[in-house]
Amino acid sequence: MSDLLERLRGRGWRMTAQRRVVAEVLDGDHVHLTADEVHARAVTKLPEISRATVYNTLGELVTLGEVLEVSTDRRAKRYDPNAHRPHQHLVCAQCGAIRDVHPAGDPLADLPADERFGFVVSAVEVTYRGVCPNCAGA
Amino acid sequence: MSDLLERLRGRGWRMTAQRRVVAEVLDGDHVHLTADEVHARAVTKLPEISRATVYNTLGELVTLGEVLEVSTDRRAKRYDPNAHRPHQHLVCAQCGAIRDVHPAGDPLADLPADERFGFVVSAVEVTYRGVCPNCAGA
DNA sequence: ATCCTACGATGGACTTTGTCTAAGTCAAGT
DNA sequence: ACTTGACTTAGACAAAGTCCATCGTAGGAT
Repeated sequence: MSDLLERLRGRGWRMTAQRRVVAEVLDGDHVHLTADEVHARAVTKLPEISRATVYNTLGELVTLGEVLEVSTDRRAKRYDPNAHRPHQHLVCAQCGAIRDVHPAGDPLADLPADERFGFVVSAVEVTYRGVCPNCAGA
Repeated sequence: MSDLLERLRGRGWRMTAQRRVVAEVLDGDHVHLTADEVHARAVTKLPEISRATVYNTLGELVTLGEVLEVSTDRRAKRYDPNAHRPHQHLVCAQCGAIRDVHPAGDPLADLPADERFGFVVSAVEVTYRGVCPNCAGA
């Protein structure tokens, strides 16, 4: 993750304790935290960090393309640091667990020209829904 | 849409002026209104209808499978009366316009078994994003 | 090493979207 | 027409997020 910090500094990002902490919290695989969860974890490392700063920083990371915003449920947006390998999400309908998955094929190609209504289509989001092994066992 | 009202009455739905108005507002193709928009239109036909009733009625229609809930942006949920023909959505990134589309292929089949992590996968949501002809022209 | 200053952080008010509740109203069966 | 339980209402409440005026500080300039 220090590569991330290096890259950001290279782009003229001003480095602050708050931004460093937010970046640290987002480190790892299969991380899909809400803004409030990011804030809660950041507070343990830097007690005076404010919610507004967490929101601002997450927004900047999204703009810079370093973090993806995903909304798998209709509650809070979640932030996914796995922005450099295209992937989709698999969500448990019961507990809300999220896994990154990599389907075969290109879903963009599945939309025929006569179903595009003149739109320039540039992206597609796919969310698979089901029940995870934990919840199915219970 | 009066078929809808008939069907609901057949299922033991108590018919009220409020429910009738909500069902009327949702009539049509390519209708994707937010709850507040439904309320705003309902008020023009029945001034004393309350927001809570609109939310309740929309929720019931969703439970009954007569209306779909879609969240194409991260703001309000939208309600789609086109619940009987499976379809996906194409969204303009600029103006938010939404079209129903019918892609070829089955996106569920694109998720190989070894990417399912033991989940029982039962549904998939696909949202295409792009720029509509109106916004592209501007 | 110290100073400057523009960029970043803060917290609290505010907005949007949605849920809940207690009390009143009414559709539909008898 | 009466009764009853389902439906509706207004408003309080909650969660998620944005905005703004003010304060603080990172990092270049001296």
